[in-house]
Amino acid sequence: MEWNKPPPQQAAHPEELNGGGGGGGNLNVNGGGMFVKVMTDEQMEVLRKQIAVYATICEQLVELHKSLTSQHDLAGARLVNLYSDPFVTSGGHKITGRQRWTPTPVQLQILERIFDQGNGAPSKQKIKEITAELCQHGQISETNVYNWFQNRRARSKRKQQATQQNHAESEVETEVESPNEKKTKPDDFQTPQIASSKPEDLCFQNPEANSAMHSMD
Amino acid sequence: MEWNKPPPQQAAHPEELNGGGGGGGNLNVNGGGMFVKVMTDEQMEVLRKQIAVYATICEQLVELHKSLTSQHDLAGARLVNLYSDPFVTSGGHKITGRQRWTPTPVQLQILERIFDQGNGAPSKQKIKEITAELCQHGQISETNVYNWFQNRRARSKRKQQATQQNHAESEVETEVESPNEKKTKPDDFQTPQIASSKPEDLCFQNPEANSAMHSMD
DNA sequence: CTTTTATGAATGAAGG
DNA sequence: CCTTCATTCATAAAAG
Repeated sequence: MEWNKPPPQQAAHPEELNGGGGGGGNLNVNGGGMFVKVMTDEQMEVLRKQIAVYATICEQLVELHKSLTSQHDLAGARLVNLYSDPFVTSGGHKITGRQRWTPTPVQLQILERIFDQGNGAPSKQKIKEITAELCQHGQISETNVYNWFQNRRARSKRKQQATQQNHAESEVETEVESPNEKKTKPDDFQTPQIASSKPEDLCFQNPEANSAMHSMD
Repeated sequence: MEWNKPPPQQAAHPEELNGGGGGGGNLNVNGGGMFVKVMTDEQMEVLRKQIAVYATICEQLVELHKSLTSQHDLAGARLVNLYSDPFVTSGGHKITGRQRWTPTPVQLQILERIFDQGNGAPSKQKIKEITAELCQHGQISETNVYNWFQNRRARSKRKQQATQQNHAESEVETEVESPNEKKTKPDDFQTPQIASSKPEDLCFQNPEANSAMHSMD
């Protein structure tokens, strides 16, 4: 989840904006003097996830149903009716849209340059500075910068590893982990397939549905 | 559906943003030239309906399933397979064992609930209990639980910091000292069934959500 | 428009 | 507790 919320960084009139950026549904006044409710990114995210709960449950139930009724397509038809809600079906493929920061060419150039200067692992303070500079070329947050370097480092590294595939074969390439593993790794996971064995694993927050699930046990 | 996309300020053409379904969202520009997301009453109503749709679908599917499984006992097994196999369900890539634990939706939900109950820093004993409970819903170890709380706490904190970072860069570095105001709850548009009381009371995110929505087209 | 790729972001785990 | 890393997820952009 995003601990990164593009904050109103260059607000010319902060007092008019989402108060404090602290999140929370607010009543704001826009330019026209009209009152509107404002939804913060956090709220959006929470909502998205809550909806995702239902989406997940629905998908699993639908899949289950498909497998159960592969002979007769009755269930399919019934499901279609259920999904006739205009909001769901009217061209909206995505319930929620998450937007992500996309660096402008200028920003990217600057970032690349800094990255090439070698100083890996920019400190907090360094990130602040960089962010401040990049901010002049488009909206950006410190988190964006942090992530960028994080990804850049990781992918640079990975690419390098992939490059040296020449002589790696002869080395001790044991697929399994060394027997005397030091790290207290969680007790070795069993086969991925194993797991819970009860239908009520379907997670419902809806009391009614929940009881329904239980009776399915 | 997509409400107003936030600030793709590098190429934002507001007229292309409001693509979404039933909504009548606004992309407002205030005096400072900043974009804010707003939600109208109409949108809220639509959202409420959408969530309600899921609740209904789930209930009906559950009922459907119930009646079907009363005749076919093997259905229960299938449900388990469908649901509890996070490895297969996420995109259908390699079935080869994964190294890192991935909480199932149920587990996550439980964890979140416990986390929200406030008692930070679960004791060793507490972790044991939690692990025991979560074990009923999928493979897990105490280390996993411990790490989860560790990460959850740290990231919650960081997120809060990022959120309240609403000062322009021209300001002197004043250490954050504002009252730790809890994020306020969005106006209660959430359906009672799945409502959570706080934004950070997040449910779970599931990669299947998208495909679920897709398959329902 | 559909598929593929590139990459921003999320997160479990390790280290200090 | 904090930061860092590795891996994975999701999506904007590019390719077909």
